[in-house]
Amino acid sequence: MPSVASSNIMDLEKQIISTLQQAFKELFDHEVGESELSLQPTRKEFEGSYTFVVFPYLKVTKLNPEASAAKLGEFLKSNCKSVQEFNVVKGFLNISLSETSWLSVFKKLYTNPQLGQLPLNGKKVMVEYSSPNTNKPLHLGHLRNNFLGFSVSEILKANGYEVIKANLVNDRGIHICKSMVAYKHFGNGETPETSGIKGDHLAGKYYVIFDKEHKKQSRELIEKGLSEEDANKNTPIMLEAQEMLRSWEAGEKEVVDLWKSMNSWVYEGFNVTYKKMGVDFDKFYYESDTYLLGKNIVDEGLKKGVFFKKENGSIWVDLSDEGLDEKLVLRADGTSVYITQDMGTCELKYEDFQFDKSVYVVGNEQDYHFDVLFKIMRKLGRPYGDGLYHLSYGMVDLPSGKMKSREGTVVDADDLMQEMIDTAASHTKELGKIDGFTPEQAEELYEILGMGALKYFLLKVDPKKRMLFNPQESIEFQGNTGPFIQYSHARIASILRKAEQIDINYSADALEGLSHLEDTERELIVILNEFEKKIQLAGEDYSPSVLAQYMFDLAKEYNRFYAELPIFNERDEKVQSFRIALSALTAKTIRRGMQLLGIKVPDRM
RNA sequence: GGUCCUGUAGCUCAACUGGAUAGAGCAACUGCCUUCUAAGCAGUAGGUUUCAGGUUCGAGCCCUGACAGGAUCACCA
Repeated sequence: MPSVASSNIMDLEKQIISTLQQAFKELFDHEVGESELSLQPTRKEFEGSYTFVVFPYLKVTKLNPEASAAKLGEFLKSNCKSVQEFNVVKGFLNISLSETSWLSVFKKLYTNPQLGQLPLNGKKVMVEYSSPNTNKPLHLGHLRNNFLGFSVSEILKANGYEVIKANLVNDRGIHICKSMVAYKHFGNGETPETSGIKGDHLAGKYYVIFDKEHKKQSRELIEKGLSEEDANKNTPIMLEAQEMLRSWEAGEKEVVDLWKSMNSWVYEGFNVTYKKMGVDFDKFYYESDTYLLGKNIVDEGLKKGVFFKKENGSIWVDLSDEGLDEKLVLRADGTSVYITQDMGTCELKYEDFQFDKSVYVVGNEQDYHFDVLFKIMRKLGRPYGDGLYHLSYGMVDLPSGKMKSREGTVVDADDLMQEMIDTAASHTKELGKIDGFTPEQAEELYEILGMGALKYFLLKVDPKKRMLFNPQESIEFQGNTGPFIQYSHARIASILRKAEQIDINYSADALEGLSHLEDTERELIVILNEFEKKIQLAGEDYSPSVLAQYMFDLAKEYNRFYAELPIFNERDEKVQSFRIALSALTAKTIRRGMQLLGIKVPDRM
């Protein structure tokens, strides 16, 4: 039984729940499991902080909803120290906690050196994200992927996992050879240095050139009487690309050298982009190393009877008992398909890191692929089988619909980030808020704001939903945006500077003896107290949007507090110190929460 | 055609996993800078949650069936 009133809210909630269990036992002679009982936040329009819904228990109480709630409320009030008052509306029992409970919650949070970091759980998780192709630069879709992957990684760390961020680079294959062939014919030996073009964009340029040339040749073949399909397969440049792929696989020096140098340009370009994005990786895998993996797993599957061989020698898995169909895992000629390679890489990752979970941040167009992959690994009895998870996210659409490189509607990642930063710059200058900034500080601020706006915009939406990005209108700096939250932080930083300056003590000790809370102050504590829960939820759902939404709610609540209550004009010193401390905790929570989203917060803006 | 995902205010998104009168932001309108940053705060208006049934004390959420949008169903990756 809870004898000591704990100041931790998890305990506070537990305390109420366990008292409720006790109540059911003593009042109604009924045992209820702890997990069956749950509290929810009381809706704004009612008095109280937590609400218990009694409808499900009417059979047990054998009373009407109001009477049931009232009886439970009375019991809580007299048996649970923190419960000060209650009211009943229909079947809803609204519970008010004493101000001292809230103050002790505040103090606990305020003095927590590990705010926003749950204890280590001893588990390891790999998060694979980004995974670019090396034939063209990153675009808007990649931004969602990278921001998601990075944020999910940070969130999992905050949940106590050891996290390995992995990037599986698609650096080989026919699409790479297309860029190479085009470069060979039309490149005239240009390099990023001679052309002044960023490496990844330079490779992308030749990928586009390939496409143009291929189309041109295709048209010529069609004029000569070939069908469209045959023409597309047989243009000289396409045949050459395929031949180049074979040479590459055979390790022909000239081809491999070209491949190496073009890829190195691309990596240089990517590094710049990744740095701007603020993402990083602990481990790189390259498909050029892994594309032959997986055949041993195919053998194993055959032996175990999980796979079977068809007459022509191709190898298949039958997943019809799992609601899918048959799927090829190895071609008749013994060469790999995509999934062969992925089985091998999956196993390699496990050999390297022995993770408990492995998350793949990959777009939802590959739902089926990962469904198959994971089912296969489970059928093979892999110990990590149940820990495999596809974080499937929706496409980012433009007002004109899908991004199409052929129609030139692809929004380039580098361009977009720069546009955001430029917009932030002009907006900030307009507001005239950078007095006293050095040019370097101003530049840094623009980047923080522009990237903050962009990241928040892409992360606030539930990952699995497709989303619309309107370059003209989508990114705002007001309302439910990154800069709004950043602004809230800057405001507090300003308050704290002033508090330091006039030497106000707002340490936890200075708050002893405080006994009254304004509604806004209590609301703010209630929200601050949800931080840990939101981190957990975001981790369980692999969903930064949970946290993003929370950051907005917190900032909004703080701004209300800021507008309603005076701080430096407050006469009561204890109250003044408390409001500064409350502000400081809010700033700390915002900073930490935004960090988990990969977003920086400024001290001035 | 089969399978999967999505459908909520004019627009972009929420809704704590089945709870109270469905909430925010943008856009529109009305107030608030002689006081800690107005990138802010308060307020007005905006809804048959695509439609039709069903399950139950109670449904935006679960089930069935339509309708609409998207993805996927290659010896491509």
